[in-house]
Amino acid sequence: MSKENRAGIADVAARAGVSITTVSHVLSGRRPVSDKTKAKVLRVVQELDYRPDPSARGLRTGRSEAVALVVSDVTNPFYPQMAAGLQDVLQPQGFLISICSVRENSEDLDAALRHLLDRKVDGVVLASLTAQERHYAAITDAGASLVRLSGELDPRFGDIVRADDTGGMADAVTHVLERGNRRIGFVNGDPDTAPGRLRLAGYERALRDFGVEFDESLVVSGPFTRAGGVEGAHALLALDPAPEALVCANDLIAVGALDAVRERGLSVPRDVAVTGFDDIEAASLLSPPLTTVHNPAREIGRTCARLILERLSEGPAQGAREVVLPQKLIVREST
Amino acid sequence: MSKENRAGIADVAARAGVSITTVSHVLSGRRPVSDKTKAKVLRVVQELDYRPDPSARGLRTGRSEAVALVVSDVTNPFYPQMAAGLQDVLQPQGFLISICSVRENSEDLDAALRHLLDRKVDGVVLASLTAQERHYAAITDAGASLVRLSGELDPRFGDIVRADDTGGMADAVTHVLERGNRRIGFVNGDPDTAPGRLRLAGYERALRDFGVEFDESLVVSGPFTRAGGVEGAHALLALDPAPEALVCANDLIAVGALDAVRERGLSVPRDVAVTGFDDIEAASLLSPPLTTVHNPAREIGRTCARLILERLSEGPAQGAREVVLPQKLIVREST
DNA sequence: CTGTTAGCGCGTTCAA
DNA sequence: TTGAACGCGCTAACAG
Repeated sequence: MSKENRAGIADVAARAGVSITTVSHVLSGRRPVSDKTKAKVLRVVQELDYRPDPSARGLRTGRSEAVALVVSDVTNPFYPQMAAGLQDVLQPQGFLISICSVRENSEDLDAALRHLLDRKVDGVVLASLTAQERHYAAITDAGASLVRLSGELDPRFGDIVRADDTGGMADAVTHVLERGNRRIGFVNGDPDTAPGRLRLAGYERALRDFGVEFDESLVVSGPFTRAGGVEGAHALLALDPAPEALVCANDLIAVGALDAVRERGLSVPRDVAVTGFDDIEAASLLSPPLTTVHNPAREIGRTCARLILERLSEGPAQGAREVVLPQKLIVREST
Repeated sequence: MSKENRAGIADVAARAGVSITTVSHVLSGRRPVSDKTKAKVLRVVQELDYRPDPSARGLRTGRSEAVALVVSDVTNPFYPQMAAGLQDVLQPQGFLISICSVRENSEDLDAALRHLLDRKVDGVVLASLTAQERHYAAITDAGASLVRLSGELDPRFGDIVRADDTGGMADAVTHVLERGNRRIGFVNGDPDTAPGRLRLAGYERALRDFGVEFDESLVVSGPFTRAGGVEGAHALLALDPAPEALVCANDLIAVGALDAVRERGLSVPRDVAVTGFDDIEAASLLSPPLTTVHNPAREIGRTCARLILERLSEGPAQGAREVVLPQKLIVREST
């Protein structure tokens, strides 16, 4: 039984010959302490391996040095990547990161937020798609910093961090144009979703900037799935003349496009170039490895963390900020 | 400013006309309370939307209703899957799950565990490969439950949960045998690692059980990578007669094997069958979709959670348990 | 079956 | 520049 009771602030004070108050202030720096006693206290803190009890501190301060990441599905590889970014920044500062996966319905989210806010998390990164205003309000009302990954900017409801879907897609299309292709098909996902809309906009913008005229018949839509990609690609490849490249709205669609190209006995990239979007793990494992646009999930996580830290130190007085991070084109062998 | 102060236990007591103690015991059930007062208290709890403050409770009890998952790389898709399993079981019980990613060096792990134990986590699921005995001891000494994913069972150091690598590989080999193949190559990863050893054992066992004699020349080793798979597969396919199937020690190796088969102008599965192990996301996206063995990560997570809950309620008196979960063969189109 | 009381370990007034 | 003393909100002896 190694039951050696952990040292408390009182032990430190006694051993250093000062009051509890002084120890507290040495550690928090919230009031001047003479260099001499400060040194002595710090030495004793070392000797006793003293660390303040987070529960006791939380009880007094209402803070917890913890940040929560609320997602709709931990299993989506985007989120762990974000979590890694949060850790990069927050772990060294002594913050704890809790990941909270919530089914996409608002009662679950209500419950999860209650739990988290009861525990006095200092910040919440909200990646749940079904979040409502009342959820935002619950978080900020509880005094926690909020960062969202989508939605409208509102000074009451924290900051927003997101990636530049339009710009990323424009880069992909530009790349394909620079490879000499002009007749470029676009296999979109659901055009009523934000990614569908923004990525299509990127496609159009790149064509315009390159002086290539937009041809409506080269754009097809479907679900963001492999099957959607197969169908969309077949439709475009049946055109006469067939497109020289298929730009896909996500990697799953691109996988399907690859299937379709193969089914027609054509070769990638010789006969037709294919690009994806997202850079899922599989992208580099396909044959040929897929040229795609990498969603900077980790960098998004880091940015969220920094915004939270800023709010924590500057107080809640400032307005809302929106940070848009560039997507990065990854050129592999499918173009 | 919706600053309405949260209701405390005292408010509940006052409104219900009982003592604070009684409220506490109604909620904890740790001593009998008359049905009448119990009902009244519960009603007031509802009305005031009272929830005990976790910090205050933690300060008193030394517990936190939180469990930590310590991993070496959040980004490895196995861990989020495990985390989801933990959530499945722990979230409904009101537990918070913290994921903690630690670089594979022991000082980082020391620091992370200190933080977690300071916060009085009730349990730790330790998936870090470099954990030492002193880390196990730190956890159990702090009174937290420990579950590990590998290593030797030791009554002092909590329970172990893992998947049956040997059985899973035996299933894969048996499946290939049942398809009529007899000359089966095995592309292993590093045979000095636990997976390398256990999976090779599964290969040998399946052959033996099927009455096929083991042929050493059909086994090659290399790294657990795509490149390793390319090289190993080429070596085996150069044999005369060539193997009818390539069983690979993980999916990355299988991707490489697929490359090699293609490079030789052969077709999968017509000329040669290929299997993987792990069932990474990419497995189903390859062409052909890969037959592989699914690591029951989520079920592992659930099991860890259950073991922790059991220890929490039964006290630390019991001995250590080891739970081995079956791997599941996923038959796709590469066989 | 119920209430009174004493801390848990810290941060923070207030006083010196 | 320093201390003494109070209380954050709760649980667990210890009475009754």
